[in-house]
Amino acid sequence: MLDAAAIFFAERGYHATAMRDIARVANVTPGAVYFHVATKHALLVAVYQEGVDRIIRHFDEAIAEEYDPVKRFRCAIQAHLESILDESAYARVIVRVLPEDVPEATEELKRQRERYEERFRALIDGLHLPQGRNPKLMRLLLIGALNWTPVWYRGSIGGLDPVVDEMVASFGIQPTRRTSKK
Amino acid sequence: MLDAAAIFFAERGYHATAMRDIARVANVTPGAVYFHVATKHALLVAVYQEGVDRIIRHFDEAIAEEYDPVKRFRCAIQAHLESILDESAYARVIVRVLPEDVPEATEELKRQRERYEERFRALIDGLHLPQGRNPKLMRLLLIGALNWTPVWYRGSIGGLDPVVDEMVASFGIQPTRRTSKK
DNA sequence: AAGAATGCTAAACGATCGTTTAGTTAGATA
DNA sequence: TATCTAACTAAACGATCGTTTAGCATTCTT
Repeated sequence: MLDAAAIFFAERGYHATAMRDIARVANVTPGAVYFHVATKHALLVAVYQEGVDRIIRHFDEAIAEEYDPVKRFRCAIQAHLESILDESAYARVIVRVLPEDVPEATEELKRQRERYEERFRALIDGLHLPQGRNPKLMRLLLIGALNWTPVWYRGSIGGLDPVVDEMVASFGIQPTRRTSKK
Repeated sequence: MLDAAAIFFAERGYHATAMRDIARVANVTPGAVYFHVATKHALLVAVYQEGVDRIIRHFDEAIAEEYDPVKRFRCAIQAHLESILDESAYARVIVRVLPEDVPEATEELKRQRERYEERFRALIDGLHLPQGRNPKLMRLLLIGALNWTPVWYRGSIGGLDPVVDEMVASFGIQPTRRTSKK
């Protein structure tokens, strides 16, 4: 039932999804849904939480075996893209449904989001940026570029690798080759 | 009346906006709205079109007097951010409401969007990227980073300039000379 | 075996949605 | 002045929304 909710929230967004839609796909009656959750936005929070849990798990596993900050950076980007483009709908809900979309749950959704984005903060603090770069802004721009991918990515360009490459080429530190310190 | 619609669509999104909301803010009756537009999604299309017109106008004016590709790049980024963060609600609708949100208008909305993003294609073709960079992917990532800013930008960090700087530092070509900014 | 708790169905609640309809007003036109 | 038209109001339409209620079946507890 959470699965059905995740799919609809991820695909159509919060307001375009009816409780009846979710119930129908889950093969139950609308009333049955309300036996498990109190309100629609509580259902969203449950899905959101599961989504953050999953994307965090995937993120942590991806960088667990890497100790070079630059490689960790790359792995994290790849893991994030896998989560929101390939994997289950849960992670995509986090990107699709903005906290402000649901006033009754805004604060809770922000808190959940923060739980994950905190990881990016630590990751970026790990790499030492060229001077003049602002780590906070860079993080926000990176997350933006990442989270916008569901808008255009259709899976047919040759997999995720080219996207990861371009992402690293833009935001990552220039590979040691060819860049002399100015 | 278009103004009221733009504000609501930009602020709450399409599905969370009721025709009655728009009518009330425009100081008319719901019926009056339907004297001017046939359906809700036709109203959105009208707002979208006006939004694209405005952001294109602002974009073109910003780069009109610049001939150096790198400076044009910077001006364009700044103009885009001004449009969706500072200026009227029309441009923000383009970023907030995705074509897929409104199945009845998806194709038309995509067409309008394309009308603007085409400008970015030309702009990026203007700069010659380091080899290994993919202009199409870079454009998509840049637009993502740009269009995600309304999610986090709250206007108090010190204006748009630091954001523009960071955006250029990530996506722009590295300036050949020593960084002599300010 | 008896009762309580669990997970559900069938049906409905009032509210709100996008939209329509019939009638009214104000200004331009003849 | 009489007529026409553009722009609106007041009121309602059916549909759908989130949610509630009453009751039925199954399982667990004692």
